[in-house]
Amino acid sequence: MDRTAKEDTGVKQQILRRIYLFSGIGEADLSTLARMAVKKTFPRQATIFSEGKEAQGFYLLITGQIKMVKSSLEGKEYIIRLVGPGESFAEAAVFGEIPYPATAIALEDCLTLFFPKGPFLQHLAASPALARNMLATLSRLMFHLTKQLEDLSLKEVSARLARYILERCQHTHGEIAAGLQCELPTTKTQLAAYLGTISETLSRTLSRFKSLGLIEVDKGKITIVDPVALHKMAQGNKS
Amino acid sequence: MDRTAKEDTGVKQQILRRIYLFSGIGEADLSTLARMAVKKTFPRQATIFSEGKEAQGFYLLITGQIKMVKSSLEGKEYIIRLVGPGESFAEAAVFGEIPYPATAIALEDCLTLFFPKGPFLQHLAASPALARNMLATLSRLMFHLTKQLEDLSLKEVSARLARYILERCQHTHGEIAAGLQCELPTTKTQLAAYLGTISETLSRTLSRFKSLGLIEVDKGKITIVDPVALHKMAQGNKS
DNA sequence: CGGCCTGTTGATGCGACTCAATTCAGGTGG
DNA sequence: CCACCTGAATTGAGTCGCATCAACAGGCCG
Repeated sequence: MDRTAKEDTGVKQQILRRIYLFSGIGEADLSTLARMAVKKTFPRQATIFSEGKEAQGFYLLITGQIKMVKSSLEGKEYIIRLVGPGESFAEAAVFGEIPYPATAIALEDCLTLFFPKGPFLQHLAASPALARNMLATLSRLMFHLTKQLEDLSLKEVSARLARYILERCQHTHGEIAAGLQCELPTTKTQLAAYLGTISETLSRTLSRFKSLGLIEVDKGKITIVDPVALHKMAQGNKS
Repeated sequence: MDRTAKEDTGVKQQILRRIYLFSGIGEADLSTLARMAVKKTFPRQATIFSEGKEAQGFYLLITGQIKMVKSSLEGKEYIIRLVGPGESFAEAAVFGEIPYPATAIALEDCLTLFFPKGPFLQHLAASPALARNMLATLSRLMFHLTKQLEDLSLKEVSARLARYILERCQHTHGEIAAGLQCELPTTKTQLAAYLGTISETLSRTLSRFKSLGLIEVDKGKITIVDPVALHKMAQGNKS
């Protein structure tokens, strides 16, 4: 019993070592963090936490994919963020004395590590490097949020989609060029919610891009045909 | 010369003591911060920094008001955030190795304290309390950004305006009730940009609210008449 | 007084959401 | 192995919110 717990902590420490958030953190600190981390699994479709609820701690996604959503009364939803393995989520709720700002839902079966608020904050005070990493993480999230605000307020759907495709390509291949292929996350309905629109509009926009010779669509994959025109499309604004 | 510099630092330290970001910070640390802070003034309409430029540090607004904006090619702009006295801005750019995410423009003559990136980061590593405050500040900003995203993606203009009025009232009087009055920031054109719309639409929406008996409008001031209906309006979504 | 900026009001057009019908793919059970 | 069911994707027609364009009124200042 005691021995398996110790082994378990060791495994968790191994995992933490590879996470960006904990880069540059000493082994002793990692060990402390590994001990406080609680393994939590969630099946597909499960709600991990709900908007407005008091924050108990934050999560680190190990495997699977989750979405953070805001939803309206009639069930329409906007996906604030898609979270992949190695990323943390709900960090902000831990520091600001604020409730969870959105609802987290598992898109696939997920394995997470949960860091309880109290112990984590206590440890944070003793680890400037961790605080620094956390600040960097939050800053980059904020940067992304402001980009989304810009998109929603100033750009139309076609520009948002074009930018998304380019970003996805950049993220996957490290460059943007004709012929490169990238795949869409989960379903198109999800992507539509992420782009702040609905599946019908996304479908129409994709087929318009196709007929304009910007992209090729095959199943869940998109091949870039005309990167230059796509880039110009991404700049376009509501004018 | 040396003496005036010392007095100057003392004055700055006095100021810092009252700022939320530095609450709970010891006098020695405050003194260090006061010494590194550079007084910078900006006339009305001045650009403090521009989106995309490399971040040199962040600012603390002492007097005046500034707006952080994203603008499109044709000159239409969206105000991400209005900053008042006592608030810091551009903090995130300092931690994330990212450029300034938006452009900062003075709406009035402004006095600011500028904290250069290097010295501030160095000091941050030695002050867990400061790091903690900074995390709390960023978290609350993020919370606000996600609310804005929700508004833009799921709500229509009338709901956004209703929520804004209620928030303003809450912020000014600490409660929401019929008869309470709150004032609008700068011009209505600015407010429109903050709500993600344009002045014409804002004007129409305000007069509709008035004819519905929700509010009274007088010059730059708004008086709440029907808080319940206003609250219901704020929930409304695009359906 | 004449310019300028802000705000208001009307007419028009466009983008995108809604609703509805249909097709398609995947998984299940008989 | 095929019929069936469910959820996703597509396509068309209609509607609506809101941006655009344009004209005009009021306040402020040189």
